Amino acid sequence: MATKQQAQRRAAGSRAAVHRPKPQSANGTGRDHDAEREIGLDALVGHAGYAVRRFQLWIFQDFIKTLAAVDIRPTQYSVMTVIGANPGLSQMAVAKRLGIERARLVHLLDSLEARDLVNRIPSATDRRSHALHLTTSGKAALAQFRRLAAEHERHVAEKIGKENRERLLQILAAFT
Amino acid sequence: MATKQQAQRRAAGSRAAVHRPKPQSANGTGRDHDAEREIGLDALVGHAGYAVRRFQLWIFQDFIKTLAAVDIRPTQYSVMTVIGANPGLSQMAVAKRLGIERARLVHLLDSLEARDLVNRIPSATDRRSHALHLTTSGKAALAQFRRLAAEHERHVAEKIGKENRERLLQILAAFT
DNA sequence: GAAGATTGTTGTTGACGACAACAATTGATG
DNA sequence: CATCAATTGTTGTCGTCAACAACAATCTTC
Repeated sequence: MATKQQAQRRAAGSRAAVHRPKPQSANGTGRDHDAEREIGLDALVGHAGYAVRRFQLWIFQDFIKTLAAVDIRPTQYSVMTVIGANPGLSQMAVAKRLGIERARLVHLLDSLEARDLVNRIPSATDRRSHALHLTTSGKAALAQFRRLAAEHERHVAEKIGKENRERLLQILAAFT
Repeated sequence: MATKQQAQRRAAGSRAAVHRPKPQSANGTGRDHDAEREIGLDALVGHAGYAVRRFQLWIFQDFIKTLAAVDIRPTQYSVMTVIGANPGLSQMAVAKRLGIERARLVHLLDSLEARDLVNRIPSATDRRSHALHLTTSGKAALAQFRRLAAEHERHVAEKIGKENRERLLQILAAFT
């Protein structure tokens, strides 16, 4: 119900409303935007965080869409990749490596284990920890995931340009 | 309680455990990683989404930390920036411009309005929509936010390099 | 004036990050 | 060797966020 909205309208009556001070567009163009035309961002352009957020949103959506047939999300893919490349890792090691919390990894592994993609094998050397391995079907599945992920990566290259993608990876290499 | 873990241990006994197939490090180095040493990511390196996720996490944390004194999060800052640069916009227009859902914007504006930073003024031309404006204190506050955001942006430049930041913004300009 | 679209709102769902506890186990220190 | 601190996996809660789905009020279009 839009009661709040109504209440506000009743209270505000029909005052101010068209009170629209000069758009003060600081970008120098000075164009107006009364309708839903171009909306200036001014200070927002030039903020790395904003651009990265938008890009991350786009890239994740494309990843999820491209891997929708196999129902694998980016985080799940990263977990399986690390385990596949380093069999026997503990949960702690995987979590630290991927920058996710061990509490969160528990649920991720629960779902992957329920789908018979990953195995938690009790470690012999440390009875607290689990040695993580891909199951046989997990290895086969990961191969397919990789192909789809490569397709997604091609989408990225199409979107921002092949050389720009390379440059991006190079710039952000310190975070991987 | 770690009952699940225990049950698994009891069931598994002391079998496999050290069963650690060759690390199959495909990156060509062939170094091992039995301890918590270097953990190969293999296929994960070269995935733009992973790098971007890590970077986005870092950049947001730094933004939140840098603007902690004024208690402003990245999304709140972007909303105020757009409204400040384009007074009188409707919620729909702001949401579309920033790529956030109008449902989400409702709560964002609720909090900003509760802090007397933003005003929802009923539009005279369309009684469904609200014309969004910064309050007087909102404008003053935004000026301070901008200074802190600039400081945050300097952190980014320090982290990845001044010219790399420029390049990054240029590459992702299509998403802003 | 009726039908359909739009706007703001509420609510739900699920992924996710951040914390805080906790039991079991290990490691270090006395 | 006994004890205490640290680690590991687990459970739980909290808050943020994206994605939907509904809904009332209102606008637009025919």
